[in-house]
Amino acid sequence: MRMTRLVAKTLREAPADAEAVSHRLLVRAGYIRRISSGVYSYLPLGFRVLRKIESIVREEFDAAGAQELLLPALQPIELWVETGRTKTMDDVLMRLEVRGADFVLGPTHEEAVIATVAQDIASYRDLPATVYQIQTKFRAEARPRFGLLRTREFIMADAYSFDVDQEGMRASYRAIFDAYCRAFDRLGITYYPVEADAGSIGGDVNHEFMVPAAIGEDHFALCASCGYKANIEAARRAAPEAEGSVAVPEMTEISTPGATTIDSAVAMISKAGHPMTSADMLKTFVASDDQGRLALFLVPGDRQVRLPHGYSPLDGDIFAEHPFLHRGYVAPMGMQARKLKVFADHSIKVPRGWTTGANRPDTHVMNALIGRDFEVDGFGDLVVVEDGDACPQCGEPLSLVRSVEAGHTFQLGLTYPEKIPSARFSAEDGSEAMYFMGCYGIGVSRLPAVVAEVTSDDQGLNWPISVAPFQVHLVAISHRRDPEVARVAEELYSSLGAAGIEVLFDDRDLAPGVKLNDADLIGVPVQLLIGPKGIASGVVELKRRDDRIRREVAVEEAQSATISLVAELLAEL
RNA sequence: CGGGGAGUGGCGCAGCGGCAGCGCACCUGGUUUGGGACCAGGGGGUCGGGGGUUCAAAUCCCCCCUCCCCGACCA
Repeated sequence: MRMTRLVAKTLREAPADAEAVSHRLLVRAGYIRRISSGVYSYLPLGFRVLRKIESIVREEFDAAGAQELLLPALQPIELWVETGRTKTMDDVLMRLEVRGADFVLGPTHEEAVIATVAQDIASYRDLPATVYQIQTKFRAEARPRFGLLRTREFIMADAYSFDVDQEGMRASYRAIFDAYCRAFDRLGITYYPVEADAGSIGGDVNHEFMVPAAIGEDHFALCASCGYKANIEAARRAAPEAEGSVAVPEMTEISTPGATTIDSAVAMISKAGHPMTSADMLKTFVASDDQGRLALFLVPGDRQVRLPHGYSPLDGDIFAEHPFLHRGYVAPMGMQARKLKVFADHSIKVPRGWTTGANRPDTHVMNALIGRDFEVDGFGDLVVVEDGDACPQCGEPLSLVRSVEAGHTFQLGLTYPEKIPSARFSAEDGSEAMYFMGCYGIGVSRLPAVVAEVTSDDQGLNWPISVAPFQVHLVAISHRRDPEVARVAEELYSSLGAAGIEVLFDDRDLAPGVKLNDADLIGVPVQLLIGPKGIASGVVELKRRDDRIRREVAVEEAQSATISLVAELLAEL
């Protein structure tokens, strides 16, 4: 590709609204253009990167035995009503009405894939089967940000597996999981498959593929010692040892007018002559399940609550319906009599006196003891893990890693077939059965930004050769004035092209500094510089973008040296 | 959805009652040519939209829209 023909212009300045490094660089280097909030076009350079990523994913999915198909982006809303996801995914669904009929623009395709294969997967003989697509998806993202990292329209490679039983599902899951690992390996970036929370998609076992990056909006817990990895939503910590019994004085009340937060209660009680910290408080969190049943969750006052699946925090209005719940002064004492279940984090087992609410306004109690002053119906992992918590597997300290979610794999099981009557097959014994599903997604259009985030430097982009828009950036310096430079450059351009190398040829009539800076900005992994200085002594310069070191090569050897450098980079991945 | 901020040429910005400007980019001619050159000339803007105040509005007032940041939310 000749840059005089390339539809792209490099910008000296990024748009003021571009925050993320990847966003700024992709715009400045001429890869993408913003059309609306969270909506981007791919210029030829950006599209080539996208295609490379798609190809890698396609090859690995194909190798895992999955079959590519294409599902509609435009879906009748009935499909979504059937699974109840018009409600559970209401906040992200893009709906539209066309001639009186209601549609959604698909944010994901579980419903659509089942509707599609219903008649084609009808017998145990048709199973197992895995299909996938590379498709544009839509989400009414509340706040698009960071360029390609969080958008309203995005491209995803999503796969769906169907199996006769759970064991089969596990095997299909493993096959796609392995395909994911191979695909991420080929992208040349560091990633971690971590245990994750299922979120609104439902299902059981699942993993997120996390790429550590400064811009990441997610965190996962990592144990450097044993390798335990889990998303912050799913991470657990080792429960502290529960010691034997200790003598705890009788529970006493203390007046705390207006102290409805942990911090204000701690301050007020300390000031009243009982020095304490938030770790001495028992935080009592009220939540309701999807049927509106209330439950209490107890965690130490210095920790954030991690509610189990299906529970959501009680909002203010609902609080008002339960006069025995005094906001800021809720405590577990006597709650079983109110028909509320009380769940506690493992750390609450430790016998000690807690300071907590008194279930009366403006009053706290001190020395509340588990088993004496309040009862717990069940223990669980109810706190959000923090840096330094003990690993649940080996006890060594965990660290939290900031990262971007680049892929997600789910074992859905029967979640969808249970809601969709057509999701059935005839089993070997002639009975009707539901198939076990898995679903898998890779954020294809997010990946150029993820790769850019972790590979770029202060000079610009720096692509791994597997996803770079071109393999070689041929820069001709002063070729309009030096016919010999022009001749050598043209010759190399065609001979490298003939050898199957993808070459971007900077044949623009610009100052050398501009062209060299642009080459670094655009980030093609191999640069081949042809200039009058070198040509005068029969050499050209070969440069790796990642180390920016130039190596002189005789003109006659330029082609073979370039080809072997490309091969070397390909082999490094 | 709550809080804050911004909309002036493709991008970055100045102007804040009196002729719409600057840098980059773009076009023409010339000079220049190894890490973001120079000279001369040129094209391009209903100043986000609507209404109002005023002799006069990019500028003041009201309404709306869009965008960005923080938070909430997050297949």
